[in-house]
Amino acid sequence: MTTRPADRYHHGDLREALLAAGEAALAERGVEGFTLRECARRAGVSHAAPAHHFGDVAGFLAELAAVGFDRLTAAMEERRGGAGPAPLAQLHAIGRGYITFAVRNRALFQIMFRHDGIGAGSPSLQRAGATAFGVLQAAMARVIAAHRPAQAPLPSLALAWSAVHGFATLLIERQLDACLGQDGIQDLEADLGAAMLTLMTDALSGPPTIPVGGES
Amino acid sequence: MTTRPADRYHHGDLREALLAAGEAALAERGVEGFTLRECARRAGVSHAAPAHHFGDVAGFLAELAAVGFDRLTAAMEERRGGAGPAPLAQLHAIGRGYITFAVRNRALFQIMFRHDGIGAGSPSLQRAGATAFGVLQAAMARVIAAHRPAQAPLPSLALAWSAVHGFATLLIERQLDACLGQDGIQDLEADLGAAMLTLMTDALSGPPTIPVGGES
DNA sequence: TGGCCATCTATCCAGTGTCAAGTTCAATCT
DNA sequence: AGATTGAACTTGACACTGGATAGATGGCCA
Repeated sequence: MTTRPADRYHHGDLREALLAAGEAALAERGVEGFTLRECARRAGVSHAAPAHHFGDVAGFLAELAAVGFDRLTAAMEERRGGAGPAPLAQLHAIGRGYITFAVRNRALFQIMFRHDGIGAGSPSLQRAGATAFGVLQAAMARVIAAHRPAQAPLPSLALAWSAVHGFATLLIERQLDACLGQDGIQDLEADLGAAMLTLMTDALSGPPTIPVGGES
Repeated sequence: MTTRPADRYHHGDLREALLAAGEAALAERGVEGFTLRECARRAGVSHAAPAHHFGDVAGFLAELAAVGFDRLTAAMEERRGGAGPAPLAQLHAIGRGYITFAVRNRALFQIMFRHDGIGAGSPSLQRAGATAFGVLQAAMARVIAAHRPAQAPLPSLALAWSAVHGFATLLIERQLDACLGQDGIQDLEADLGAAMLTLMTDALSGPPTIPVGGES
């Protein structure tokens, strides 16, 4: 545990120690069991110390979420790097990285997307979030450039992101248990990847004109 | 507000009154601001009264989530009823109902899918959740029966559900604000619906090689 | 050396969930 | 009828939380 070095009055690097303690607490106790005071205990300081660095609990969670987004960015980039040069393959790899990150960092992933309860206006959080989003955006832009340069990227991006994020969320919240076979998420994830590729190519190949009876 | 009738010692229908108070509190204060004691205050009873009906706060939230799933089921069924006979159109309508419900009942929708923090093992919650899931499942089964009877339904279902749920979640957590134009979610939602239809047809018709045409 | 000021502690406060024990009340039993 | 049983609800307490404030500490620079 990252406790205070020796027993000096000043910790020296309390901010980082608190972030590490917070991440560990989050991983062990989950989001609901998260407590400012326990983070302080883990870091070996008084319970009022975190307020000096993060303001309140929402600010603390925002900073943790920013760390999470940085990790997510790194995870996605790493996957993309090992996926070869094809833009669609890279996008697929990024999606897998996204889902894997969510599964391995459940609680962290959860707070990253909790708009209330965390300080959503924090500059570092917004920067980290925008950077992570930029990875998706750039990958989608490359796919579009390779297949249909004139297409506006945002709807396709939102759709692809929705599918991946929804799958990760449902997986984490144990809603897909009924859909999963004995061999865990492997097969379903593979299906998702294949279908996502289908989705991408088709969404990019022109306006879908399938007749829908009824509304707009 | 549903306060105690007259000033009788026994409320008479405290359970329902607490559920109504809880739903109202959830809608006003949001998930983070939700408090057992405030629900009791709203219902005009003592702070320890809820425990008699729901055990603890997780049990209370589970019951509220069950109510939410019942509402979701009704909303989806209503949309489906007005969508005409075509299976794909019905599935699309159900997706729109899902998203609309999430937007209109933010906090309720959020607790419905919080696996920890709510009593996920509650029988009524599991029943209500399974019923709502059954609507999706049946709609997907009809689509599959109409297009490719031999296809296993679950992967397609998980994928479609992921896309819709992810879109609703990102929307609610204000993550799609950057993707949205001035006219709100209308256009993006329409795009999502159209792309989902493409996705469905393609995912059900084998390898992704259909050009867009007039097939229904 | 002396003062400044960020850092951290010590205390206090309002509020929360849960538990144990008491109070009220309706229905059932003899 | 009158006693009893048990569910519904209240009261009060406890341990805990996040937040605010005032004071202690000690590194750093003139």
